[in-house]
Amino acid sequence: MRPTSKSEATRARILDAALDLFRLQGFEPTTMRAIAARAGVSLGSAYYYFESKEDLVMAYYERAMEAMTPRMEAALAERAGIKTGFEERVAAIMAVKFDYFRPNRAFLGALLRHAADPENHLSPFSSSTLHIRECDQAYFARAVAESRDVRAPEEFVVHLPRLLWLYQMGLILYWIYDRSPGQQQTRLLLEKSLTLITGLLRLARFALLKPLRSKIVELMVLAEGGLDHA
Amino acid sequence: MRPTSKSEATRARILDAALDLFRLQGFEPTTMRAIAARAGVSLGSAYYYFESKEDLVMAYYERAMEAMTPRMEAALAERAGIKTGFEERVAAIMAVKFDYFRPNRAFLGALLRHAADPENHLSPFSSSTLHIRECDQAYFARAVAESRDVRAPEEFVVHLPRLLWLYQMGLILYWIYDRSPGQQQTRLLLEKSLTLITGLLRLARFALLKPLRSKIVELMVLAEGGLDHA
DNA sequence: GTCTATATCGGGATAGAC
DNA sequence: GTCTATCCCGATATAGAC
Repeated sequence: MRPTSKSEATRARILDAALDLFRLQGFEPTTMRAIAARAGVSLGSAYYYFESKEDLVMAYYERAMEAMTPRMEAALAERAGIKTGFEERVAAIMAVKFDYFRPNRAFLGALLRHAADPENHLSPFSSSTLHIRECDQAYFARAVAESRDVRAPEEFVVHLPRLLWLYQMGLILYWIYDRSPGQQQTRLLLEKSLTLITGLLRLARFALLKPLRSKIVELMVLAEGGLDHA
Repeated sequence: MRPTSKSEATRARILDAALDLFRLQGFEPTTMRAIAARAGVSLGSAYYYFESKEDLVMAYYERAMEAMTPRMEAALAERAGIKTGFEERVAAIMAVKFDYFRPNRAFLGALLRHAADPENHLSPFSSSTLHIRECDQAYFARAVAESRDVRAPEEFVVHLPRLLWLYQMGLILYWIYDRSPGQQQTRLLLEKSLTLITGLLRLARFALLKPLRSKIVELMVLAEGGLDHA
């Protein structure tokens, strides 16, 4: 007997069936009955394993994070050298994300549609997704810490992972809306915006900009403080 | 007989009932049956006037825009003088918005939850809400055009209304999540960020920053182009 | 055109038997 | 853990009152 119990296998089968159907016909048109049928279980069983249809999405998020962890590690390890720049590291992180989510891009919109609902635990800002958020931010923290070509101002360093995470969320949102062939538009936007960000971080070190920097930090502290209780 | 026909009155009564219930118990728990009952009409009537429960939200958006138009006009007219600054004008626009939406802040999250779903016509980025978006952007365009204290670089001017609209969406999102008493945190964030934006716009005029400016404009053109087909 | 009453369906979610 | 039966509600449809 494998270490995965029969129950875990059933759970995985249901999730697989759900993702297949979401991919094939989208999130909303897919019924829990169809998911259960495809997984070869009863409707009740499906609900035994997943509290709700949205819970399947949450499970997908978690599975995605687990699946991406080794890829992220590999991507960063490959670029551990002193010669690799900040831009390349961040681009590598984003590439892992986009590659993983690409097959499900069409229904990712349905998954992220709760972004603006603070009550919903599926929101990327909710406390339920805190763990995922922290993981993601840790990758960006590494990208900042390990890059030698961009020395962000000391005061910025603590905030950069969160800011980059927010930037990433924006890019993903743009990507979901992007109907250009192969989402070429998003790729362009990623490249250009990353170059700009890198340039701004370099510029930010000039002593002349110290007062401006202080104001920005002040703003970031304020903004982050307000979301603590969310 | 008043100019508003009986039919319009019924429609308004149903929408009022819906908004009352949304305020009292939230969007999801409120049933169409309850809305119809509160409005004193049959379920069929409710569906006669509103295609779906979400259609009620759309109607609320439209009502909100109509109701805010005179307030926006007044707010800008009051500040038509040459002495009024850019910051004050933008702050006034935001104040009208926040004041209007305040009573429904608790369930605005539910209304905006489709923001990330490109297929959904309720999304603030969808073509169904294009008219509302354009109206909002026109106010920001006026704020930019009528203010003499901030002369944004020529190349920026076309993009500023859109950027400010996006900024506004971000602030509203923050406000929805803001659980500080009286949403004091959002007010602070608005003030500080507006001051920063104003400062940046002034700074942007320096000739030295011309290449940076070009890159930013390039990025804005790219980003806006990609959303045309959304 | 405006509205009621009522029946029906599809699908998310639950209860309880086994 | 799994299934069947059931409930609730959004949405549709229809027949008819006024």
